[in-house]
Amino acid sequence: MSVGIRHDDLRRRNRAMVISAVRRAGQPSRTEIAATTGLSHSTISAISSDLIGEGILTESKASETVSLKRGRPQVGLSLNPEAAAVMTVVLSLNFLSVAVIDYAGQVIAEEQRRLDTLTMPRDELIGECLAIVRRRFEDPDLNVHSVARIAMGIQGITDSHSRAMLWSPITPQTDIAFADILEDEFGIPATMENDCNMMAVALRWRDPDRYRDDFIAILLSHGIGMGLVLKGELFTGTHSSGGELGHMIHRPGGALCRCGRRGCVEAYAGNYAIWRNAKQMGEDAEPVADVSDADMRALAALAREVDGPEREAYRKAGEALGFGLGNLFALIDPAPVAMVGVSAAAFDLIEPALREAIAQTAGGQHSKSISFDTEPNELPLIREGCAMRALTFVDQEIFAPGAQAKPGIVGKSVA
Amino acid sequence: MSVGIRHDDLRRRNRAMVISAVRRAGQPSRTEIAATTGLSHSTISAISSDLIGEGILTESKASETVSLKRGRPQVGLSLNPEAAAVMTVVLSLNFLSVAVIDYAGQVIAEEQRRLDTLTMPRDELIGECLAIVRRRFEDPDLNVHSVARIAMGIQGITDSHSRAMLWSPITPQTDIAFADILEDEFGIPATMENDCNMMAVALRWRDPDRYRDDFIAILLSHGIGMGLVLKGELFTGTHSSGGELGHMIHRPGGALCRCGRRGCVEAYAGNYAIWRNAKQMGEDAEPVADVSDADMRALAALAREVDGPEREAYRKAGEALGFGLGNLFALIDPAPVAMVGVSAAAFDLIEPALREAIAQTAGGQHSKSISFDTEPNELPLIREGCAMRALTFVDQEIFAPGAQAKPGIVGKSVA
DNA sequence: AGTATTTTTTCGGGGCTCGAAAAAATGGGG
DNA sequence: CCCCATTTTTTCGAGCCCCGAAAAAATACT
Repeated sequence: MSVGIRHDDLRRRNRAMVISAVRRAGQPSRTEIAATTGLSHSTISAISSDLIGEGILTESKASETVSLKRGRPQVGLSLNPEAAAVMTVVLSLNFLSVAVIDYAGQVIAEEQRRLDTLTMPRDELIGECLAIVRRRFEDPDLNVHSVARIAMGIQGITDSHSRAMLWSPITPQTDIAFADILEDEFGIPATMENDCNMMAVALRWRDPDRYRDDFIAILLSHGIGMGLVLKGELFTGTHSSGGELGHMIHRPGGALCRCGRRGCVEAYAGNYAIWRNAKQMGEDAEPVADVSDADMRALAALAREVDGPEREAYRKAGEALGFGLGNLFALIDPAPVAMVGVSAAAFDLIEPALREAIAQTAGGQHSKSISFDTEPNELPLIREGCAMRALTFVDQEIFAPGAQAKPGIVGKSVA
Repeated sequence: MSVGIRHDDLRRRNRAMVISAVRRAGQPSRTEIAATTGLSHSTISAISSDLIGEGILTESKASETVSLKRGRPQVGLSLNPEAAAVMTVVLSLNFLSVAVIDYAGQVIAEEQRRLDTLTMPRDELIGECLAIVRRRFEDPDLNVHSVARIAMGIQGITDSHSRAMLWSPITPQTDIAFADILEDEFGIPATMENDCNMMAVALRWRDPDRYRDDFIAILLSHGIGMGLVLKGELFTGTHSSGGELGHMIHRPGGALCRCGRRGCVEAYAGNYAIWRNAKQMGEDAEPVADVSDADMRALAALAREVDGPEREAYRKAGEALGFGLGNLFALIDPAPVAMVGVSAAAFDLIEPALREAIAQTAGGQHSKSISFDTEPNELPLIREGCAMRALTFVDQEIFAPGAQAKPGIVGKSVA
């Protein structure tokens, strides 16, 4: 209950809801929209008529498949792909990619590029990001004016308002306000999103049955990241993107973590930690800079074959993840988990110790019912998440604009 | 964006907001309400006229103090104490209390009672709760029909819908649907709330400057509990009340906890754990049933005097709490903390080790800026929280009723 | 071709909020 | 003591928005 509902907000919200219903359902008829939104047929008729007139929706002589029903056939409504476009920029270790996506969600252009993020100076890193975006704008096939939003995703910690990267493992640079930089350069609203949060957003669109209101996406890669959806909303910290599962302390004073602290979950379960344990280098050994995906796959294969230090390394990773998850479950209760990233492909080596550890925690009372799913490739998820994030912004802020909900003075009611 | 906004909802929401503004401000004029809610003067005039007509608000020839301004004097609006009443029931270890509170928030009747919760059979425990409530209803001074809501608070885990106690340290009984039991018996809507959540609600009303959108209330008592407010809303788990800071694992395989597991924060920081360490009983010693508050105060006094095992026990408690809080901060970022309960009075003994531990965690980057406040007495807070909870329900559901927001089919937008 | 069925649009009614103007209530000054 | 300036509150007409019912449209079935 932040602030009074003005009369104009009403139409704005209902417009946004119709758009959202279409984006979700794909090609719903007006009647279907009325059913899912709870609004009357007349209202849906009026709003969709407006939206079609504005070029946001199109009538798509739908359901050619279904002609077996009597009565006037339904007219499917769909998003007009040309209504707008958005751009996604994903920056990860030594890798930068950009994509242009139409309003209906189809990729219409993309470019990928290798670069040495770890050693690049600040200006060069920013420059590369701007350059790759600029090249898209110079593409004669692309209608520049149609790009309505840029969503950038990065491995690392961002601020809770999606404006800046605060810290990232892919570069020694800190506090780069990418969102502002992109906005200043191109004059288009932009956001800076955390990679794991975007994974969660994408999973929700991909499989809304499994990933609905409460679930967890965990990135098992060089580091350990997490995206959390609780009560249907993306969870962020009070200042940062939050959800740093990888840096919860598993063993006080324990193994040396990449972050400089000791005993973090990541110091047992990150690729570098699994590598370090498999090579029996000791817990104080400086984390290696990067272990290739191929090396990790070879390690996993070896661990499956022989019961040696490699298998033990995965066991320790599972234990650390299990206690970390168990501590998380103590706070939020158990929820479905998606394991993403190269080590998710080795989840068979991780799972036994993980479940054993969870069973020793408060969240483990129903440990057998906690379900895990795996997805080895994180980059497509991150891009999809950024795309949906940007498109949803266009849906809500551009195509359903209105008196902005000012920060409430009354404040939400907590009692 | 759960479901379409019907036209009738509009007035309902704005009514609720006016009531909320009055409850918050105490005696605001119509003009003030218009300012805080952002609604127009005409709308506020119409709504408050309705509310006065219905006996919910009263005009209170306000501000007799301020007659120095020119112009028509403001008329203060205040809650009509007789508009309704609510009842709070607080069940804690060996102690049961009930209070009747008028619509303006004043206590108009109360009763307290000692009882042996640990050994009582299920029916007797329920019976005592019903009996103490029934006696309030038989009070000839009380207008029975005015009681519109009962909020019961209990030490222990409740379900996320505030219907049942799932588990509690004060009784071996589990899964008692107190909310349903009270509703069935008295025909009045009831909820079953977690004690620490109610502490958080009360703190927010007591000191909204310090405890606004993000803060943590920690109960340091026989066990360790937590109430969490994030982004202005009470945080609960997906199934239970959640927030079990006390049962996050501090040291895998460590000290024996009351819950039967090993290494929980509580197994180092609960009263019984401090006692056990102070008496050098070993970490495997069975947790004692109850340590009196007087014993704990004596222990703290001794620890302040001599650098012996007592002081070390508090140090260990601080360390466990510090790592627990640090892990929490890794997820949500730092936030102001209120320490409540008998051991909050010994926070001077706990704080150094706590800060040292936090500094070793991801959340500890700004550990010096994390502020702690202490409040030794939890029971008044729990009762106040229950009262506000119940009153807010009356504000929103009874005095601003309307088409219930059905569970949305469309679902909230996460992207 | 006519009828049944289903979807979509149209139309009138009722509510709600808003802005502007009027009314109400008080202090200050001549 | 009266009148004006000032501030708060109410009144009133206009403009939107949503809803329900009925009409219109579009197709399958007979």
